[in-house]
Amino acid sequence: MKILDEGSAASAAEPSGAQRGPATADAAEGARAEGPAAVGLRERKKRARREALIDATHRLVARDGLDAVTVDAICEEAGVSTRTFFNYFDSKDDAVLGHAPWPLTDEAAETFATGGPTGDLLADLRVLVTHVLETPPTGHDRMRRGFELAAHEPRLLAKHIAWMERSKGELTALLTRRLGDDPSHPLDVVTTLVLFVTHTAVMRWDANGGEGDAADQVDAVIADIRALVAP
Amino acid sequence: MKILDEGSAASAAEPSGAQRGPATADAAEGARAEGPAAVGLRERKKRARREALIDATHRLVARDGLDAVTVDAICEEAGVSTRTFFNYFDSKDDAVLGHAPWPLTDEAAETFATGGPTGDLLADLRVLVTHVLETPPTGHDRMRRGFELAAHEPRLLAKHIAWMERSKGELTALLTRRLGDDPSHPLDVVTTLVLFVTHTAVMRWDANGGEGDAADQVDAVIADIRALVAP
DNA sequence: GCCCGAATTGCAGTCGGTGCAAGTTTGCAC
DNA sequence: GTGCAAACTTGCACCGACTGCAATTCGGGC
Repeated sequence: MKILDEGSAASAAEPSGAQRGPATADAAEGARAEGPAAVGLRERKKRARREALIDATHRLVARDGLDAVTVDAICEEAGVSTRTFFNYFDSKDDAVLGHAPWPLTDEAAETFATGGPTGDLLADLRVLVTHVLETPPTGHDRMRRGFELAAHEPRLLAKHIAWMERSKGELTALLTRRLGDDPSHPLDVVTTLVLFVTHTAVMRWDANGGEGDAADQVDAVIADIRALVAP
Repeated sequence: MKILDEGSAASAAEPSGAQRGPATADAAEGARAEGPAAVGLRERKKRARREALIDATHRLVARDGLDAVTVDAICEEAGVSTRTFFNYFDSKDDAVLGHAPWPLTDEAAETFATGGPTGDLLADLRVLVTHVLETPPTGHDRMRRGFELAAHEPRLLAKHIAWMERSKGELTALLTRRLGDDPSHPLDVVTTLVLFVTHTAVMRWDANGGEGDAADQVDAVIADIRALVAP
């Protein structure tokens, strides 16, 4: 986590100088400080490239708008071949959002599945969502800039929701382990509600200027739902 | 509404015989019965083509899967030019889902905006959602087949959610008129929750084999949310 | 230094989607 | 029914996203 935060602080703060030409040098430098002692050069370069691509995409999209930016342009900006771009992301949109498999395979997940930490379903879901929101795969600020841009591009919002939808399977598995076949909380409602709470929390966090943590909004959102739906 | 139901019953039940060649004749016939006495030929043809395209898409996608079906194939099946396809739909995906602007500009919307019918927010939302679910723009069965296919194609589900997201603006406008700036029910939560309830209700309805009306599920979903989120 | 596997790259090709400039068809008035 | 304007359809040329393949380069362990 710290790795990403540092990395992003270094290379993402502002477009630096490199407006033109290959930014390979910058990117490589951006990844100089790695966390877990011995991370191979290979791995560092990979991360650096990935972040360079995301940053390049953000820069161009912020300036020209999503549809006006071609993948070729992004690649030129980042100094890689078009083909390589698609080795990193499945689509142009994914690059804006920095989409990557979210690491839910934590002890947090395990704890939740086995009935912890409190034993109360809602409270534990809250913990789970909070935990997920606090450990993004790409670093807070890059994530935030992705959302910033997504807020103005409906298609991106859709992609993001679709991406969340995909993790529904994972969540369902977790819930099944925990709930067994307890019919009092149908899976479809629980999973979908979790997703929507998460989504709304992130959106509010972004709307508030990204201050603090997205997780801070979770409680407020739940409270609002409760108020609306109360008998 | 009855128009569409009749039309779909006639031409959509099964692929009939026309597996090959222009289905223009079939399509034209499918639209023979128009509701509001005098609907111009132009309008009838338009609807017929639209439905023919949706049906052709459904047929091919059901057989070969979304990605294996090209727009050209759909057009050949339906007997129109490729260019025409895109006069009717913005994308291949939209054709599967039969997406069209949803007519929310009813008295129902007006009633809701002005505080009716009951005066209780939740109850009135329920009425609104129910009303919307009972008057689909393309006919129940076509809608159902769209969902059927969407359930197996993640991308389609995403598109559908995105499409709902788009109507959020409309809903927000409605809510603003009704609520003014009542801070006790933040707009983002209300709109998102409405979408969520609608979506889940439709999914359940589909999972139950499409018996009855999607609206029937709305109450159950709300009850489940309440149970989950209760203090 | 040397070799293996991983990552990058160029290329050729498919498909989705759009703008434009003809045709055709429909609605309408006379 | 004739004629005209508006609405639709269609073919065509074109762009850009994305993929599979085969050649090449590059990092890491020996």
